[in-house]
Amino acid sequence: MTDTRTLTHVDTLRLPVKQPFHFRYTLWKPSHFATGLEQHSQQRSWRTFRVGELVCGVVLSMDGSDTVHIEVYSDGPWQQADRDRLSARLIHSYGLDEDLSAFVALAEQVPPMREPLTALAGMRQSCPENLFEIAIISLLLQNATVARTAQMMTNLLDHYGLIAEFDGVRLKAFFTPEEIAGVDEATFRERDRLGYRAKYLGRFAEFFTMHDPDEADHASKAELMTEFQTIKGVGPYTAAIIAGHAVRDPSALGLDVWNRKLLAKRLLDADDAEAEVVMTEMHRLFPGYEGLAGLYVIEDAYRERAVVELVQR
DNA sequence: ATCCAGGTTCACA
DNA sequence: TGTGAACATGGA
Repeated sequence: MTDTRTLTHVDTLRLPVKQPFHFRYTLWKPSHFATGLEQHSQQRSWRTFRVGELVCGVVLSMDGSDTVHIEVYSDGPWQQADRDRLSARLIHSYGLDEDLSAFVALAEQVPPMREPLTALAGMRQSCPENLFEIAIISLLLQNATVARTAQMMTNLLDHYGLIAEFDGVRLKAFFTPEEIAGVDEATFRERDRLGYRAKYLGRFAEFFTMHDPDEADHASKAELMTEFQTIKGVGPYTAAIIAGHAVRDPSALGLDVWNRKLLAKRLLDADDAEAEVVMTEMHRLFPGYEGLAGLYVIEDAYRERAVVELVQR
């Protein structure tokens, strides 16, 4: 059924990180739902990536306190260009070279942030997904429970993605825009149970076939948000997820009913509040870092009860 | 059964 | 510019 690739060891990378760096909470987010694309233990993380034509599997761990050690597995010939591309992707995905000090200085002034800042010190945004992949995930999150989002995600990955085996783990890997370009709306609807979202997936594939999803360089963040929202199915929320996660704009915050309630509780001492009220408060407290601040609040809320627990090993 | 999920589009004031 | 319905599906 699903294409299974056995990956072989092709490289070892050592990437420096800017301090402070919290390895565990950067690569593994307690609030993230299960996708099968990654796995984490206390000391190690496994994850798949599509790098050009290749399927990659990586095993990440810390080498001392300021170097991330990465064993790389692949299903084909590995060239210097692939090494460079994967290195850049990893540094970007986990913000290894980012400086958090300005955000921390700001957040330290906000009492409800004290606990998250202490518990998660050195945590960065994580987004191993590229623009296309994160766009799909946020599309599936729209107006659906997480259980249903996970179900749709499973369907898509099982039907169009593949399985990668490496270092004793078996993980799913994403499909590329080209790989779903020929799938019609009815198939997404009936076979993958996407409901009304079925009509948007083709638009996404089309857009990212024209715009390389690994290319996150754009003139301005505002321009990018506007450009993404020209894709049918991408509204303010999805565009903000893309900007905040894949483009790593620390000010981008996509409010949904889930984080809106969480932020209202933590920052306004209310069970819920109008989106505009929450957003205004985020702007007031964390100008320029609304999204990153939201991330700290959310992950802290899930710290004691992670959606996907760590595995042994 | 009815409501509503980690929203967006489209029609119509 | 601003509101309200419709959109698929499945669990509570």
